[in-house]
Amino acid sequence: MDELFKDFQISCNNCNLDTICLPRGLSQQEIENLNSIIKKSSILQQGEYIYRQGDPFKGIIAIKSGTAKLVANDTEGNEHILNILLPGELVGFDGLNNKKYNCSAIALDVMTYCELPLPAEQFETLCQQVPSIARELFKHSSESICESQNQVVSNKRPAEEKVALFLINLSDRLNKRGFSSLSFNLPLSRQEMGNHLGLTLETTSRMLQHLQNGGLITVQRKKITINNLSSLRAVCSHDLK
Amino acid sequence: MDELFKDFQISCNNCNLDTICLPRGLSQQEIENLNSIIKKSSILQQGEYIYRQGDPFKGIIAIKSGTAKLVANDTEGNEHILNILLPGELVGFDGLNNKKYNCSAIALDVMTYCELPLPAEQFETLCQQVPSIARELFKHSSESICESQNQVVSNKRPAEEKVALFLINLSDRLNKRGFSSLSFNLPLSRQEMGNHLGLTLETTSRMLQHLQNGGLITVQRKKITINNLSSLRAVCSHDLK
DNA sequence: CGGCTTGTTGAACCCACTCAAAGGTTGTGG
DNA sequence: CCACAACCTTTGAGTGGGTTCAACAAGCCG
Repeated sequence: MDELFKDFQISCNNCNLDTICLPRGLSQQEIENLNSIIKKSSILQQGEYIYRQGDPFKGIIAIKSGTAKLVANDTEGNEHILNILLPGELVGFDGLNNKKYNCSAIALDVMTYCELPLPAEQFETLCQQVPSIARELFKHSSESICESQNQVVSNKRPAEEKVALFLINLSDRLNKRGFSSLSFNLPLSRQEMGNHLGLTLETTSRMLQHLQNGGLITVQRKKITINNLSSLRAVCSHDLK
Repeated sequence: MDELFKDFQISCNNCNLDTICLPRGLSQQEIENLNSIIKKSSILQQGEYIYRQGDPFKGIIAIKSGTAKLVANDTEGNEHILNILLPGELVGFDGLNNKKYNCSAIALDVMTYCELPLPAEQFETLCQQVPSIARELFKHSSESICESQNQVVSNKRPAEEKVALFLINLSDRLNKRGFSSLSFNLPLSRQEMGNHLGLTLETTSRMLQHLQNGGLITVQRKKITINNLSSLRAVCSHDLK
């Protein structure tokens, strides 16, 4: 299978994700320098790991195609799906702290990714060769932080709103990355979705059903169609008290 | 009041937080360069803002003494306490994304802080003058990410464990920063603590009471004494299912 | 088809919330 | 210094949203 992709060496220059992924905000010269550092397009099958919780930090990962999930295992061995990852998104910032990844990244379907190696001692070199990269990486890291913050806030809402917010967030992110934002396939099972939202799979199913009954969305197994995005947003605008 | 502190210009060199705050991991020369960039020790009274959600990003903040809370306001105006901030901890990474802060930082008592200005155009300059700073800032940013991730995981546990985990986390962080880790004052009211943990103030009060009845902690209003840290940790080690 | 996985639906239960009231603590003015 | 008010905390009783347990339907793949 790998042979198929061996010659498929898309560089950062001509990658279609250049405005949202790593090359974002870099000069042409910087992109070429970046290009020589990046490890390009590895391919994974569903269920395979990009990296595992506890693995020594190797670098920042850029999702190129397909989707992945970010999973943390707690001390009892329970899995917690922290987020799902879409093309153009970066992960691995959690690994810079203790030089090992704080959670695992697992392919949800056939997917490809690129890798920006960042060994501690090469940090300064990278900043010299690609001066803007530090700033851009910080922006991406900052995005991750904002995402988690919003997630913590969403966590306190009732089940229906959690589900609605999840769909809205997914829709927005797909939109930003040039995908269809009103009709898409959930990359997660009800079980996984419930896990991510802090609900049981039954509740998740019921809430999707309920949103469908209200005419806001159409659910066909994993395929979601948003019929009325503004009304869906309105679902999440009820005072908690 | 400010006059009292005007001459009290402690530099990063002789700050007692040098091993955990910004100067961590920097060379002597770098610390001196850093020192010339940093705005030192502003003082705030309880309730005053370090920065407000939506304010244009001005820089990374280092808590020097006292405590603060990180607060996000959702679209309905509800407050959500994302975290509390202890001396030596850095905040503001959430502001690098959209050049404005994603949440507010508010003093919980009389406190002081330093500021590392980081205008976009000066990023490269800073990286030149203090080559290790990018790496160290990323580590701190990474710490924030890991913290939020752990918080999301804790959020799914029952009320008693949430409270126990909060106390343990606080104890660990106090310990790492050289404070007493087994006896400390909660900087938050029950109301605020409940808000932070996604519980009501009544439940928070009850859970503290319950942990006290089990002999694990002693509660005297805001003063917490941990009588048995390992048993307290054990409270959080029950299978969810 | 038959076995298996995934998703839906129903009914009973329980943890945390809500509402309410009492007890403590702190601050202020007489 | 005491009295009173304002606020915070504790405690109790009832309610409800989401879970649990269980059965059934729908895809999927041999």
